[in-house]
Amino acid sequence: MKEIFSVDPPPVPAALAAKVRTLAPTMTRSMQLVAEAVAGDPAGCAALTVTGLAELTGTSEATVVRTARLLGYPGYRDLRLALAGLAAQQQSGRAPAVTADIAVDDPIADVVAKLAYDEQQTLADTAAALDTVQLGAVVTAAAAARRIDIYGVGASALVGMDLAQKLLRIGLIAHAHSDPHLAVTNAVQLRSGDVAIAITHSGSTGDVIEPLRVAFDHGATTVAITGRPDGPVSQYADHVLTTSTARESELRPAAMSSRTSQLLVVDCLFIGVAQRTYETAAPALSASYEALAHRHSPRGTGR
Amino acid sequence: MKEIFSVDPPPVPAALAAKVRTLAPTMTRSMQLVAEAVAGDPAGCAALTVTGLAELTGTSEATVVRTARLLGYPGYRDLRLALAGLAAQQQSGRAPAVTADIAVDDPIADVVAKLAYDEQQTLADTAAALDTVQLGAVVTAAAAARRIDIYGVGASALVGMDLAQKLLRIGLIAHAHSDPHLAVTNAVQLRSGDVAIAITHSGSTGDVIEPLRVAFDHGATTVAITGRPDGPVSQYADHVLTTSTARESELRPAAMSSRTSQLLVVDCLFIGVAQRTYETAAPALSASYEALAHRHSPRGTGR
DNA sequence: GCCAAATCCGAAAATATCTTTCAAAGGTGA
DNA sequence: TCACCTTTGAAAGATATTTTCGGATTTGGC
Repeated sequence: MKEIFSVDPPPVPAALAAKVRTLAPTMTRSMQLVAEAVAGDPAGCAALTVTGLAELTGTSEATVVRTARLLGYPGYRDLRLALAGLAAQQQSGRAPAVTADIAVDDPIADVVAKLAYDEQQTLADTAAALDTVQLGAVVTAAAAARRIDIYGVGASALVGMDLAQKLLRIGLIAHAHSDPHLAVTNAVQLRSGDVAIAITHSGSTGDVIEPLRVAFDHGATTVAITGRPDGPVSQYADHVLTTSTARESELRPAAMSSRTSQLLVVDCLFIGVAQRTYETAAPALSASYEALAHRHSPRGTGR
Repeated sequence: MKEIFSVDPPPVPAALAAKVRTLAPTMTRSMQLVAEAVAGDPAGCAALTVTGLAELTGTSEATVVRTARLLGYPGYRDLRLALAGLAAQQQSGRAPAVTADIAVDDPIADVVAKLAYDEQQTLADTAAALDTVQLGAVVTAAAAARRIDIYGVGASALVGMDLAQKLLRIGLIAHAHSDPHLAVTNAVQLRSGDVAIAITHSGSTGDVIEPLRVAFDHGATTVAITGRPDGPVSQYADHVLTTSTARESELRPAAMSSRTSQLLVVDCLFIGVAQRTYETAAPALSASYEALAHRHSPRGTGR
């Protein structure tokens, strides 16, 4: 009973590339070799048997099977099927070329195109990898919560604020904390039925883990939104929502794509909650629209 | 050496349904059963083993293999791979169809798909519509600015903060103001060579226009990031960067897609500035990475 | 209508592929 | 340096696929 760590139910083909990136850091050297081969040439690998892939990567059958397991499939056979699916998809999808990294001397138009493409990719990966069962559970908990506390520092703080802003608009009691001390102070107030959400890309940001731990200890329903579902933060999380990890470059810090991914998750969460609480959410939304109307110049529609 | 009659070289997955129809008349009764099952539910059949498919169709393994051969594959294994590919294709082919609005009773998985799709659309629209000449001018001004002030309230405030955070990290003096009074107070300090950026989706948010006007009057280079380039805010803007306006629905407030669009613009701006100031930006970036390292738990790779 | 020849079909053997086990190699901290 | 834990691959074990082969069914001729 040693190798049962991946319990994710849906090994969707599209999510594979994203999953490889997410899990790569936790893999052992030989497993990374296999994962790379698989992510790099899905079509080619789909044509190989376990033995073939083991030889290609210079590893053993056992390692190949282990990698398949880690990626969320019951065995190599299923990974192979997913690979075939992925290959067929990108065959028909034919990615629009601009996959290169952003360089220092790229003209501004290229920057725009590459950045937009990368973020689109990040969105697709995130959506494909998102565990909707977990998300559903979080939505249920949040919709019924007495109050919702959100922890995030740095770039993640903004995501937290965004979520808090939106939840407030539909009548829920939500607060985002970016000050670790205040976060802990507030976490102490939480109890069963409340929800605490920690947002951290690295999964190991102490300033965010600490308040989540306190909330967890006080019986609140805890949620981690992280790019490292195996990181320390998950220890204290009843539910883990995984954001995708895109390759980063010198000019494109990880914070950028992780933010995109986090925002999508947070938006989904928000919409889910809004659905559940539609009776109260809808009037609250229109009320806040009206309240803001007068802050815009009368000629709101422009010329 | 009895059953080699099919010599077609490429058993392309997409052509499978057609092939089944073409060959159906030449097939024997049991083979037709198998072929039908395969053509009718590729995804389902891809999940079955030879034995499983044989049972499902009430035939034998041998027949299944024979059918696979007839369809042009070396054996059942390969048919199965093709089936998985086909399933993935029609799966992804169906995805772009989720253009419908998000409804109150949409299952959570649909919400995720629709939202991700919409945001991808927004990104593509924004990138296509973005005026790179204007953007280039803004980049030039920002890279050389003595200081950069950013105005935004509500959801746009977060975008402003995001930009300020990032610019600070590469050594520029940037401040985001969401308090209108403080914003105006600070705008008074600006002078020629400084840059003021107003972010407003509606283009008519008084609280943001006012500080921009002050900055404009004091000779600063002013920029408007707005979804309404013809709105009042542009009056006081030397450069206007247009964000895209996606349709919104009751459950999906405009703030959501405008935020995505604004973030892309702001990211492009950031990268542009980072390119121009690469000499100082690169060391500043790595310095901030290192400074943060100790805030993460040492056991980064988790359990 | 009856028989023989050809064809079709599935059970089970043979083979290939995948999975598990186990012990050795390699690394890590005391 | 040693003991312990992790990682790894060889080989045994389990499944899945392919082939074989004889019985069942159909077809065509008389």
